Amino acid sequence: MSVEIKISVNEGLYLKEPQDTKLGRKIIESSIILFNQFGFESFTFKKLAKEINSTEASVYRYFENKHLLLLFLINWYWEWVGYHIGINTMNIEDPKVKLQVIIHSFVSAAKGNKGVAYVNESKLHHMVISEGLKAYHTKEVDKDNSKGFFLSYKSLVDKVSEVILEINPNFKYPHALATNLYETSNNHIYFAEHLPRLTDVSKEANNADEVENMLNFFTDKLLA
Amino acid sequence: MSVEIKISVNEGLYLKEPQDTKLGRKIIESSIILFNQFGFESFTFKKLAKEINSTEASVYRYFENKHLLLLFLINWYWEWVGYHIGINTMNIEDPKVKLQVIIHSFVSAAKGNKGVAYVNESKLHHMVISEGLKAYHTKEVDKDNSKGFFLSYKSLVDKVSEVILEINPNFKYPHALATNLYETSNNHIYFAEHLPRLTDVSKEANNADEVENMLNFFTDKLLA
DNA sequence: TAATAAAGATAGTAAAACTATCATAAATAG
DNA sequence: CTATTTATGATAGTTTTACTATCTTTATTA
Repeated sequence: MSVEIKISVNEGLYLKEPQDTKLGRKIIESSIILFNQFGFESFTFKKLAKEINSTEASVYRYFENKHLLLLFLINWYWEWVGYHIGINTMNIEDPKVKLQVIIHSFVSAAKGNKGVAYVNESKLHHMVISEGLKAYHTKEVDKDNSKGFFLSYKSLVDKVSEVILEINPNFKYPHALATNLYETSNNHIYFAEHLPRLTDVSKEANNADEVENMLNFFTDKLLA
Repeated sequence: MSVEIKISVNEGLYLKEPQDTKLGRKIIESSIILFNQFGFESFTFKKLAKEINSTEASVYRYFENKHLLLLFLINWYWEWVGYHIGINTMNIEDPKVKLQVIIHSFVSAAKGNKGVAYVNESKLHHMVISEGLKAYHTKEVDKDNSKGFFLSYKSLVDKVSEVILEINPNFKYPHALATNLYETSNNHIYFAEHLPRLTDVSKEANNADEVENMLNFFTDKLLA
């Protein structure tokens, strides 16, 4: 017996639900790989179509453009992280431990959590780390926001901020800290790999662990 | 009597020093405006050329492409902020006060500091807030890094981390905290404007002041 | 088996991101 | 103050991207 999970994202992000068809799932699977390989700027639907032995026109039947495809993938990631945080904190009483679990999820949710066949969560996280910011640093941010394309991020931040307030009900910046934990986590994994002088996390071995330690240290101090 | 300051940036960023010619200065001045107006993705050399009553070919004589133009502008910003931090902390003894000055510079360096005629520092900061990340979240980051295109950012972070260590010599993450002050500052000014649910900083009036208060609160706690 | 939906094949367009060449204007060196 | 170099303008052309359109073929499902 196996439990199939399906992550739902805002319907406005796609023209046709890609998770429901074979081609759609191939688009998801390969776009994660190609966003990693080429970066957002040099990623094209033509390259993607070639990779999946399909055509540009077919890809356009699922997503209006690569910006919406990126938004789809990052929303999927936000939903997926939120889902795992929910499961992994479910039976924990101590909010401090809950926050540790959350930080662990931000840093390496991809490890030790089963996902779906067509998403390599580890590669998706890697993609989110390097390209994710480009989903909300655009001229369309307000329009996209009004369509609800960032609700998954906000709801993730809300969940985390509630745990923060459980630890310290007087803390003045629960949302900002929650957002920071997510952003800082991704940033420093990226910096450790590409711009190590911008961080104290070493490039060696498990920089994810070091980022986790750092964020735990920060939150301990801030919420004391 | 006036003192002319000239900010120098890495020579590899341009084909011809734009600060030394009339057209070059117009390119700088107008590209800041157009990056703000169109965002990095929709900014083109054609639009820029039209704005300055010149031609695409002429713009290409100064910058190889818009990525390098963006890198030029953000390097100019890093150098300029670093320069002002140097001046404004020069006669301060207390490292805690120094860090407050640094945070103030990150949040609103553009206010109260005279600059050069062809750079609207306030608009440049606004551009850095929304587009700056795209200068180092690219597939070329390692190549660019090896050419020294991020040295100004690193040296800024180094300066700040020294002040952090003056406050608390045992602090384990001086570089990461320095980087975070810069990134968090920009992020939350952006979030307050576009995605307010991701922060606790209100959209109203002086969100810069609120970001400043938040960062001061964070550093106080972390370095105590 | 017919109808419908999904995907493939192909073609075409407008704009972006350049490169190249030649002419003209401006600065400066002798 | 002319000659020469340098900077800029004008124009044209190429390749790639980001689509849109249409028509055919292949799967599904009723």
